[in-house]
Order: sequence, then C-alpha cells, then structure tokens
Amino acid sequence: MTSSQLTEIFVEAGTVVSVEVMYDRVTDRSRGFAFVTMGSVDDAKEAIRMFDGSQVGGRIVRVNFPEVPKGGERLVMGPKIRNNNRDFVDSSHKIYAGNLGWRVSSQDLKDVFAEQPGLVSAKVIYERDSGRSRGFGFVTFETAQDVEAALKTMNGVEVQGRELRLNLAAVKAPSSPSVTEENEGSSVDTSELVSSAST
DNA sequence: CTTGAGCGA
Repeated sequence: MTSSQLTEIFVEAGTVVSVEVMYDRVTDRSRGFAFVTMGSVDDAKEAIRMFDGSQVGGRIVRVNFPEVPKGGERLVMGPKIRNNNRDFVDSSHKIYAGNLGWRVSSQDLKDVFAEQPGLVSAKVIYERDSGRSRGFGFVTFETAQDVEAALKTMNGVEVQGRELRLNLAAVKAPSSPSVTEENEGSSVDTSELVSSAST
C-alpha cells in the first residue's frame, strides 16, 4: 500500500494534506500503518467514520486519531476522547447500557434514546489511559417512570450491529460537587490520523 | 495488550 494509493482513498473524506507510510529503517518494508494529515478536524472525523473497519486492499483497516506518546502534543487527540461527559447530567434515574460497539460514542448513545421521553443525557465509559471505549455507558432520565419505559422499549434494540443490554444502573450518588474541568479550546486546523493497512 | 462480561474521575 503506497502513499498515493492511500491518498486516493482518503480524498473521499475531504482534503488530504499529507500521507506518510511508515517504513522499517533497515528492512525497508512497510510497517503496516501510515499517518494521514487531513485539512481539518472534521475531515479527519469523516475519514474515520468512512474508513475505520472498512476493507482496503483486502484487509480490514483501522483508522483513528493517533495515540500520543507521553504528555506532549495531545491536542490532536482532543476529538477522540473528552467532550463525552462534558454535557453529561447525572441522575439517580439511570440505565446501564452494555454490549455497545467499540465505536459507539456518547452522542451516538444519546441519539439512540432521543425519542424516549424524559431523556436527560448519555455517557459512554472510556478507558482512562487508552481512551478506548469500554463497551458500556449510562443513560439518565428525569423520572423513574421514564427509565422503566425506555428500558422496556429500547432493550435489545440493535445499535451498530449489536443488541443493547439495558439494565437499571447501580445508584452512584451524585457526590462530586460539579467542578468539571473546562479543558477545551484546542483548536487545530489540521488533524492527523493513523491508518493500519498492509503491503 | 484491538477485546465482549461488566457498573463511570
């Protein structure tokens, strides 16, 4: 898989600034992944939506925002994590939603319950360090009746190919006085993402 | 560590 081949593919998602296929220093063989810099964060997101999990050259490829080494340059990771619990309102009327696809975001989860009366907010739980989804989340409602109703009508509903496993969530007391850090403002106009393919 | 029951700083 050459960089020009990758470029041809990724332009479908938007502006491609650069493509760097990573090669082994000594063997000169492809390491099976590349860095694609898109013209905007939205283009990068679109590329991820379009190509992550898709077949490229007969192989399933992974496309995502790059894992950032130590503590530096984590601005490009912004869109991947965080901003999930930004508008999450906790409540004692909660549903535990399990069996979520790895790519289901908090927003996706919220969208699924959008038609349910009394919906407050939804939140997918992510690994603290890796930023990967843990495959479950919580959906809060205004009243216990809303919870019951949503649980009945939405349980087992397919979301991105997997059946929702709904349950009443364990009561996690709204202990933390709301001082959620506002770590926003990382405005980059270019965003990188990784593509794993093979030769 | 690319996974599949589970209950989140």
